[in-house]
Amino acid sequence: MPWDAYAEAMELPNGAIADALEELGDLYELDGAIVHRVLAYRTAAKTVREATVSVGTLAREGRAVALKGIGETLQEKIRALCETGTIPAAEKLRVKFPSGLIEITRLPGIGAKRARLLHSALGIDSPQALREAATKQRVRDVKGLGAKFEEGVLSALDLAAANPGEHSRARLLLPQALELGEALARGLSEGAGEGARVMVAGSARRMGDSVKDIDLIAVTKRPVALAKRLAQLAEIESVSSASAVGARGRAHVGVSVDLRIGKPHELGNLLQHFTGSGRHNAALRELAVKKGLHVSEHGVLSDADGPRRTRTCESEREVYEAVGMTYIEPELREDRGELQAAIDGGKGLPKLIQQEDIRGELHCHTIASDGHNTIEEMAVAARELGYEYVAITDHSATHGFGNDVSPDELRRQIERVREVDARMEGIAVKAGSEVNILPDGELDYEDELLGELDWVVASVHTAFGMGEEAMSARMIRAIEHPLVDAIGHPTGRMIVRREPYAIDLEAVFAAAARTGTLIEINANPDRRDLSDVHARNAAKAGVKIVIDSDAHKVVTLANMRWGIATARRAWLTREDVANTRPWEELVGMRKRNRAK
DNA sequence: GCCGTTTTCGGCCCGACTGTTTTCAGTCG
Repeated sequence: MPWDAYAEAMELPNGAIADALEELGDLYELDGAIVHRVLAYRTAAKTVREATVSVGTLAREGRAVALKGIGETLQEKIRALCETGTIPAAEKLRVKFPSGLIEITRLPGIGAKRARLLHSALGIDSPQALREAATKQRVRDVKGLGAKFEEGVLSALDLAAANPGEHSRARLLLPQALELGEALARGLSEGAGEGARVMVAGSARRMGDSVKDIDLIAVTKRPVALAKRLAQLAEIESVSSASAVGARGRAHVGVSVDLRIGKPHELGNLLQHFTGSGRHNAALRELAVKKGLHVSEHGVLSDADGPRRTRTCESEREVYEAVGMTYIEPELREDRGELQAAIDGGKGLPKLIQQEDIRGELHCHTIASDGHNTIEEMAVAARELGYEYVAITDHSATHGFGNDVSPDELRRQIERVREVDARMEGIAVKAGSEVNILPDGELDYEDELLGELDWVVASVHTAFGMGEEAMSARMIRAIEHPLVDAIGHPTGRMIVRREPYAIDLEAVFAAAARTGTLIEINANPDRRDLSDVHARNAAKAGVKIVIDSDAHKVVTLANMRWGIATARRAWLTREDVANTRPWEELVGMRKRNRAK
């Protein structure tokens, strides 16, 4: 394909549009725009980043205004960006504010106002220029700034220089974040006295993919002693402040730790506030204001009662009920429609899937490929988790990482599975495979062999960079294969480490819904693929989901937990997930049986 | 710039901390 045609066929990625909107928001902020306008750009950027369809295409068709936070103005700007590669307003502002100035606003303690002040007073236009001015002690002479600020600037610059690439700032995957948070909570609880409680809040409690800060809340009658204890914990590197209301520090793994302390009767308010998300809380407060209520970490204030009558809540449920809502599970608190759903008796809220709903594991590996345990060991472990069935799905012939399983080897593996199944009590062991989807969409076993299997997962493991159109066609071809039961880790992303490959998920979901092919939430905490947002869209499109651990040894069968977390964040119920069903019912859902 | 069971115009959350101030602005979560 000639480049022009190629470029025309490709739409600007949502991530690039979101970056451009964020930059424009930053520029407007430097230009002194009111905060709400700046916020509008940031909200829109987040919406675009989370969108599962091409926002560029939507904007061209005039449908982007249906997205939350995007109106006519932003739609027009997105359209200009897609068609010309730039937004005129951004071009104009870039002349006024060099990109180095935006970099400066990333430093802690410096926002748009101070950056603009430094720019106008001292002509500072980059971190380098800022360092020079601060070193020469010229910053302290600017009206409104001082010596302390100047020192802070230098140490912030040093810190940024010591950790090049601000994006590499430590983020913990959820399991490590929860482990750290729970260890800290235990450490703080010990000896904290009767009635004291310490809990993990923040994005770790919401079970997000990764976590930037550990948020802890505590209620106790001896707050100062508890705050001081933070510095003594083995996981803590340093503590910058500690008082009766909380403490802040840094863990050795490089994430900051924020502890807030309150009184036992306000536990609900504290926990609700510090669980967030920030956007959920902001939206909650906005809705509350319309009813004359003011929500904060200290309680709920009513205009009717006057300013001195703050109502405190011991439980989060009371907080939500105080503003006329039903309780909202932490996993849903992302301002993705949960607040509206919680009004009106909570009829719009889903009954979220739970770990206990899962009846079987449908994707795991053994020593036949790159796993560490035998069929029997995996089956025993699955039975101990309370499962009714487990499908052994080793990699296929061309995998290339572990031991490839040749067709003859797969036939022997099927026999071994049958043999284990025959003597195993309490769990059904099924013969399966995780078959490669080759670049052309073909599978690497013959249909005749695939037909002997009880369960077929098809996954992409190679040629990630082939482009959206080809990758989508490749995936859809596998989805249309009559013997493919499920698609494994559909986007190939690795949280923090690797972006998903380019793929038209809308088309993929439509094909899966049409053919009755299941789509996986891979529960490996590195993957969690589909993501929460994608899984929700898949279910909305009528796709049935399967949650798999992709375990390579017995202990990682427990990774199912992280897949459940993603499913809950995706608003999924037991009905949305296929492996909440007994094996017989699950088999009836497979397309090879549906077709008959 | 967005948005509407109070509005198509005029609203648009809440509080802590810090440093610079003589009562507050800026930043952060």
